[in-house]
Amino acid sequence: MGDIIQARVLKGFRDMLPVAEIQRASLIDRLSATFRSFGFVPIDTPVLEYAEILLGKAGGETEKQVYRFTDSGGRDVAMRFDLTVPFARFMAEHLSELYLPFKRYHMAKVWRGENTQRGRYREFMQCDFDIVGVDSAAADFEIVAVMRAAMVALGAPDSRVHLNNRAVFNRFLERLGAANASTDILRVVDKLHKIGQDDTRAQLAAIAGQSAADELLAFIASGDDYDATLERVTRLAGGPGPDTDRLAEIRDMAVASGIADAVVLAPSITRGLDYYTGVVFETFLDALPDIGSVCSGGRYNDLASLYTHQKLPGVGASVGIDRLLAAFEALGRSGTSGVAPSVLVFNLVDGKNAVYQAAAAAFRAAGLTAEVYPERKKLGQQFAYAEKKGAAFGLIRGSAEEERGVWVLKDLAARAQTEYPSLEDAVKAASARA
RNA sequence: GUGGAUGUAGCUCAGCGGUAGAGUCCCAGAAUGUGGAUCUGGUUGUCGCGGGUUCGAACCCCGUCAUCCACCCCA
Repeated sequence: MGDIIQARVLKGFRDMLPVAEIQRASLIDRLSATFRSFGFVPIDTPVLEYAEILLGKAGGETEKQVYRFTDSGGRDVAMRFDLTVPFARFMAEHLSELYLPFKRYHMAKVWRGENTQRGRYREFMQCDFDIVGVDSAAADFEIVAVMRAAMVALGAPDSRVHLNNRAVFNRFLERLGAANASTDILRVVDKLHKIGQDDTRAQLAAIAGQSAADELLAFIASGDDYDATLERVTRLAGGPGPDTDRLAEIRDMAVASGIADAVVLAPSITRGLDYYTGVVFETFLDALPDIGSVCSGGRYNDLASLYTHQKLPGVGASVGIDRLLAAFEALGRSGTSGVAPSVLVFNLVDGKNAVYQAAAAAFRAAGLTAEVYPERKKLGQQFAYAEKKGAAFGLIRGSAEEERGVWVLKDLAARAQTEYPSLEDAVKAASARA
């Protein structure tokens, strides 16, 4: 025997075992249904792109994290690190074949070579949805509404969408005379919930001075309801404007749609990504805020300016289902698969495989999932298999049953079995209880 | 990328210089065509990996890989 290669996967990369993959697939299905219910349509793009396409406007951080190499044809290529940049290229390339406003969703893996942590991987899936070609409160709100619907559909109704408008913040910074330090300030402000009031004040004072720090803290304070917060930031920003009007409009639509309780106006949410220009959102789980935002996004002035002269304003967000799954696991909400086979047909007598396959087919024809144990084995072992697969029923038809002309259907969870005079009756009984 | 903690049986962990352990799980049998319980017996293992020190290393030292935590950034 020669040496074997050690089986292993790269840091930050993971195999998905059936239990985990079934759950992830289920989340993807539910997300897809949610997106479509709002009229979003799916697209896909290549994993690999020219590096200049993906890195065109990337800052230092992105450049350090991207997987980049020269392919065998000498091309400088990179793996996508998000779905937004490929989407921009996609829009520029296909604009003439599409229509505006264009609402798409895109669920696919992306890669970032950064350090790992719980819920942070080097290969993970993003589920993006955007509306491009329009700059309106209705579009902004629709993204919030989809975010909320998605969280409910994914089994995380105990979460809140935190909303802010960068334009209000920028106006406020102008008034403070601190606009030139906005990047540094935004970075500190964004960490408020993490480092606390005192550290935030100290760091802001170091950047903008003590009095500005106090005003900033007053601006980003949380805890008030939406209207009170909006009133406060409007005053501190120097009065009403299109930006605060937009936040009020979004509020009206949220109230009318019955999701206002799940939408919080949070002036400390700013988002590090510098391409956001208007509303920004993050979503936190009430039970596990520390894992970070599980659905984030915002409005950008121009999606594809790198690739086309056509101006494409847009708004969108991204669900991090890998992070959400990590959160569910940490919270012990690992959820049922929901797709276990309904019926396992036991394999008890040699030469009866045709009977067993016909029985499984009959269950499937009735809309149930069914499988035949693939070899004759001790009953106990077949039960153990049925249990591992989470089957609801076992169908037992051995020589004893054949002699007596009965079909035994066993409810595996209840450990109770019933005899039926025909296969049709057994199928009917299983269908009724499935 | 920087700093810290942790890697021992499938799982949860003990052992911290002198022949690898517990619980659980798993396998076989008691038991006959029924997986929950009981009893009996049994397998658990490159002690993450590679070097070094030592008569002797799971244990001490160095490196490396992975996980977790913080920073950074973000889903």
